[in-house]
Amino acid sequence: MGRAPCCDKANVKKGPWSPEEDAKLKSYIEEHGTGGNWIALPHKIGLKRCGKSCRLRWLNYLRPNIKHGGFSEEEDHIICSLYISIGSRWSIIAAQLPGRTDNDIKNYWNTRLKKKLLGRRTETPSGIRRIPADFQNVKVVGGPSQTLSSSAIERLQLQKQLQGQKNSPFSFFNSTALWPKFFQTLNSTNALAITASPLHEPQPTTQESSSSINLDAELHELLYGKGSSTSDQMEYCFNEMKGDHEEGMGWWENCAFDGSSTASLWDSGSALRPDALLHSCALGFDP
DNA sequence: AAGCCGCACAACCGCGACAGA
DNA sequence: CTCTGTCGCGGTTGTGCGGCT
Repeated sequence: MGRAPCCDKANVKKGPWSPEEDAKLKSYIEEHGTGGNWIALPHKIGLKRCGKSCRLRWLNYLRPNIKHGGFSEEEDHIICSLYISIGSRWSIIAAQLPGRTDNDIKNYWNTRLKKKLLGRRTETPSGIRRIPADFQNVKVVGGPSQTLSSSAIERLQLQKQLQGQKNSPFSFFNSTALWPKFFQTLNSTNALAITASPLHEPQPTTQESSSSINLDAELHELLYGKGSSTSDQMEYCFNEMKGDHEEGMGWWENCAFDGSSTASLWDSGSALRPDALLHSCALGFDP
């Protein structure tokens, strides 16, 4: 038995929204709010639409202060940096870009930004360490045979590529002198290893994600050499920031994010890693 | 002018998480 | 504890448009 549909598929309209439908939805929500129930909302206002469709339409197009297109260079950097750090968590990335929606960013990334950045690979200056060709067949020690996800490979490629570019906004990661003081209190070698571990996943909750930790550790070693695993330092770094470390928090609060974005980063703290935090911090850091 | 193709964007779908009964 | 309904997310598909042949 499959999942019950969220609405009567036969009686809902699909496809593009008409201006009349938009107007109906917009005026109702502006006046009454969503009422905390999207499924019931279309019935209330006489729209033959699925509640989920209404929610999407409101969030992506009708709510106030939505920006479309025209992504700035700075936004590109933010998207790219966060993508490297946390992958395709579009809602978290969107939370750092006021006025942008996860759908917009996802589309922008998939259709343009990815090509723009990864398309540069052929222009990568010589001497930059390339991703080994056999990454796709990396085996997990003591775990099931497993390959890297295409997203992980993509992130790895981006990370290595951008780290090597002179005057890249990401050259930040190669110079500990440019880091916030808080991070400089860590041993610089260890701290560098923290930033250089783009694929380290959050605490595992299942056997499967436990395997991905092993996989990432091995990958990390492959890229950065033996003994560079710094899970202890990562944990220290994360706990320090979490634990209201005076200097770290002080800096954090002064970074370029507004209050709500900062809160949203902390709210999702369990999903973010120290390296992700550092990447994110870098975005607001102006040396 | 017509057909084809690729791109960009809007919208849909299915699933996991979560809250409340 | 289980079930049910809803939300939110990320992946995928559909569609329109412009450029090219």
